[in-house]
Amino acid sequence: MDSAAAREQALDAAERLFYGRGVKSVGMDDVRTASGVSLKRLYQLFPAKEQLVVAYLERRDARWRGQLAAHVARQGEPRERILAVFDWLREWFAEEGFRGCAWINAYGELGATSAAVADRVRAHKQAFRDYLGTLVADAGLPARMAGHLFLLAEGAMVTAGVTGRPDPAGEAREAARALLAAER
Amino acid sequence: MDSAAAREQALDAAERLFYGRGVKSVGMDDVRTASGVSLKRLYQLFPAKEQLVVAYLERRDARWRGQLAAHVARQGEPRERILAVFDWLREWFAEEGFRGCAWINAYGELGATSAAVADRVRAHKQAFRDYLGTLVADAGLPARMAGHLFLLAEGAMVTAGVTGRPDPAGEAREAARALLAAER
DNA sequence: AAGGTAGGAGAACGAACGTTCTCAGGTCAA
DNA sequence: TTGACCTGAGAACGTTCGTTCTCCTACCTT
Repeated sequence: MDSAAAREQALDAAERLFYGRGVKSVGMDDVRTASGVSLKRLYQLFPAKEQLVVAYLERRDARWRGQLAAHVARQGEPRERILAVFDWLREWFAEEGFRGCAWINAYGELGATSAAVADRVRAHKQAFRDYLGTLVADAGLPARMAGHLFLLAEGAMVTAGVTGRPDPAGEAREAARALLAAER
Repeated sequence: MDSAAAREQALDAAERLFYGRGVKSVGMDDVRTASGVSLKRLYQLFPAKEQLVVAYLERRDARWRGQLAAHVARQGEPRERILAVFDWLREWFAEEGFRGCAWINAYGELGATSAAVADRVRAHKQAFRDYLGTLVADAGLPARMAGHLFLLAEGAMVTAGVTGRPDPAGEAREAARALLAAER
């Protein structure tokens, strides 16, 4: 197995474990066992656990935003594209094993002690917010709408995570629709 | 020092430390040192760390909701009372040492491993949501508004916590006002 | 074939931490 | 006074975990 494959396998296992149980509850040994990548290799690829955590957040960020954008792109109307964000959230919330937003959870766990993790969380949230900004601009809506939609989405993620139910996505969609309607 | 005083002192220190650095980064020994309550006494009052965490969340919940309700009660108009929730959030976000919502953070840290903590978080969020429900009902607004306002507030808490800025309270207030206006 | 290098398995190390124990002193009842 | 009990200070214990080290095997080069 070459380095690139080992890296992917390690990240696959790390993501599954970190997301499912929280970062601090997962030891490097758990990652070794789940991935089949030896400790030696693990520490070659990621010289410290923190770097594995950062890599996990970065890879997940790219995939998360890619999937969201792909889903949204299937809608033609600018306002429909905005509402599609919330439809995608509902699909995500309903996934088997959904346990809330990985970045919000990581921030609660490590934000106070790891600057690198806190930075990754902020970067992810900023990127999501900027993305909403482009959707809002494409719809010819005032820029402030992006912030409002962002807060609804974040609230839905937190609430779905804590309650374990996907309903908040529908509520957020409803609220978003009301906000859009008010701008017409 | 009697038991009740020791309990308060322990909880004061625990709250300061847990909230400021996260629960897992704080040892029982740190609580002992910061509170001046001996380990023996600490374990008499709270037979395990988890119970100290639960007690911290419960006491903070009572105070948090009490302060919010007191602030809101100063407003006479039902719709003003709803907006006052977001004004209070802004004050909270701007406080020295604000580090996000204690319950969201605790959930990210312990939700996956401690059922007792997860329960306290759900109870707190449910109580807050119910409270918004009473404000919405008093204003003669449709019940679904409570869910929308709740999501805005949760989104603001998360975002203020991650960014360290109080602005999300203002954005959420703006969005709430737009939602209220749409119902007139 | 010989020797060198990389990798895997897992033991080992050192620190942190939750929890319990020891010991010395103080208090109060009889 | 005596003795039972409580308390505080902090040592001690057992576990977990991040990280490093040891040892052995397999493969590549010459």
